[in-house]
Amino acid sequence: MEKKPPTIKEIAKKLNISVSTVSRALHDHPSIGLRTKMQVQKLAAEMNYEPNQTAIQFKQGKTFTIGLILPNLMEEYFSLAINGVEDIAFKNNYNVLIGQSHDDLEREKKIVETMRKHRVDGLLVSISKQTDAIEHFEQLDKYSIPVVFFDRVPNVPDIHSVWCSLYYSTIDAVELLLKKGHERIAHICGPPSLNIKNERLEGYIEAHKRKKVPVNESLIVTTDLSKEGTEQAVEKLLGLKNKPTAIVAFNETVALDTIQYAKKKKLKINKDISVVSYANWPITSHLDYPPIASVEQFPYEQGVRATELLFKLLNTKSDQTIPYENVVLQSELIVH
Amino acid sequence: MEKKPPTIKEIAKKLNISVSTVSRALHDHPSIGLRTKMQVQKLAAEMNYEPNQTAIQFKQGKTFTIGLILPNLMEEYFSLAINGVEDIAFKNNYNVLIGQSHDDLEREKKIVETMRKHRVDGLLVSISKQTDAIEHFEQLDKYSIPVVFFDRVPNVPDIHSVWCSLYYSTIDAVELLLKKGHERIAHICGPPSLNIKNERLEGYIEAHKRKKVPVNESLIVTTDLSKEGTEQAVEKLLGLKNKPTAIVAFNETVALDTIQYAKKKKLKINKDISVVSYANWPITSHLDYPPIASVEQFPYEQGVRATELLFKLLNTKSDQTIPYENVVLQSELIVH
DNA sequence: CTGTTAGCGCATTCAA
DNA sequence: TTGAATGCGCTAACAG
Repeated sequence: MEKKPPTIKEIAKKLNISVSTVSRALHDHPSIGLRTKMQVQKLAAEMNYEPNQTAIQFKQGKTFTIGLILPNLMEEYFSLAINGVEDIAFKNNYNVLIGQSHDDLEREKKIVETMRKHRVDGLLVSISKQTDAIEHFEQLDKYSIPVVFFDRVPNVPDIHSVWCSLYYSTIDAVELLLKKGHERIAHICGPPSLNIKNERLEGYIEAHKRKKVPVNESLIVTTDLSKEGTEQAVEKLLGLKNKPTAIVAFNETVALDTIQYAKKKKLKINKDISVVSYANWPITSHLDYPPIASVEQFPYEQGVRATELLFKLLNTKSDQTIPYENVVLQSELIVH
Repeated sequence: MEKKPPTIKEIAKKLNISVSTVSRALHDHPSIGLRTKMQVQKLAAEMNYEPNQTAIQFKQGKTFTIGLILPNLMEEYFSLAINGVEDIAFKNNYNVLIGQSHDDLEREKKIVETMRKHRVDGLLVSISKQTDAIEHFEQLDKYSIPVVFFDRVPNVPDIHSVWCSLYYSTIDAVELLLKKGHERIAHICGPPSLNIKNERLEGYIEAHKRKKVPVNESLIVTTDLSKEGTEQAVEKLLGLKNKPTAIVAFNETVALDTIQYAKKKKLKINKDISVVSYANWPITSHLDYPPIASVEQFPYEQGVRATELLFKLLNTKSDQTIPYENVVLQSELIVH
């Protein structure tokens, strides 16, 4: 009924040769007679032989599995990144173990533990909102498990990372708005933990500088990313004597919440107020008043680059030191 | 530099006892002296001993990993289902290997192969649009890998499955529309491959029957789920002499495409035409004209139930036969 | 209560 | 070119 899968031992017995010969034949080892090799491979195929991965993993001390830790899968951004990761992993005959931190630090730590225990060969991480220290990742060094951070990268030295710079396209975005005649452009920042490198704000300021438009501090507000937080931020902006006519929102969710709230306050979107956002969700095409432009961050590409970097680390002899590598992609402004 | 993790052997040596005693002590085996047990556990803790999973997997012939094959991660529906799966798997100290078929049959087959080779203990599957035969899954029986289908379940006997019935809530939906005074209610069906059990249509018809409203065949159209396909379907409806005043759309995407197209054709949503859809995306709250009601299918719950069923199968001795189990949840109509 | 031993499937070193 | 022997870390059957 439930027949056990064939092993090299059985092949060896049927052919009256030794297991090592079978093993070598199966691996195209140079020092094997063509005849025997053919014989072995033929029989192996007939018997539907398949190497027992668990045995190999055990023997080699490797699992051919990489861990991928993400805040969540719900954000389209991360779903796309996964595809990039999977594609590269697949090419290298690796599996991907996925864990969601749900932006919870404790959960993130737990996932790291689980993955370590399961002996993943390497780790790709986009950190949670709460993650302000990375000891739980540094610890992996002791186990020789390389870590590559991507997208949401911790602000510490001596790590491998891949991320997408928002600086230039934020400049593009603000310049676009200025060119369209907007004189008071607001910016809704995210929470400090995700803003260590506040490229959005830097770009926002730089664009003003370039166009010689003074930056009005009261037009810069903050949200914790919750709907309420965003509404309060927008509230603040709309309460100003000189209301802004455009808003650069931290991300797509904030942009949508902003638009929704502005509408509730009887503002005409794209007339009284325009919105620019980050990321670039397909769903926006179904909105009556989508953001007028979005900053594309190329999640798939980031996933690919991060995974490639990880494999580079995996394929490096452990006695070599590898310089920390930090790949920075450039985002792009998409005008809708 | 890179110290190898400690093993039970080392613990044994340090304590001058045998490895089996250590093994048993670590497992709280009843026949171990309290003294030795304490000693062992203390030292193990000090040495940061951690069992080598790969060794255990090898020895036990189990990987403590289940495979989860989905059409994609982009649909919120599946992301939520994953959470249910993960939660249960986590509780059982299992890992989850995720694969996306991208609704491509060949890719689905490939994923099944990869997962089998990696010796997953069991498989959870929501089949691709293209999947019209399930030999590649039945084949797993030979390897004693149980399979539980969920949500998108193939229409064949002798499988384990968990899905959510849409029949009654479709009746609710149509009755709601009828009660609101709609006399011509259209239904946009999905492609035949996903419609083997066409519960939506059955519910649609039953509701008409109950309310003694004749079913008008020309109000029943079909889309292949592409935007174009949906537009053609809507086109057909809008070209009728007696246009419908309400549409029951196959799913959320179809609903959104329908709404978009209707707007383009200058129809006032919720006035000239109302839309009901399946699934229940959070994003709809950002739409100016969301569907007036949606059928909730409880993806998280489905994930949980499917995984629980799988563990039931995994925990059954292989010499027992288990009757095929088919869990049917009931969807619910959410009126917005 | 504890120790001895065998073996899971494979790659690999050493010997022939 | 091939075979014999070893060991990866752990569990469990068997023996004391």
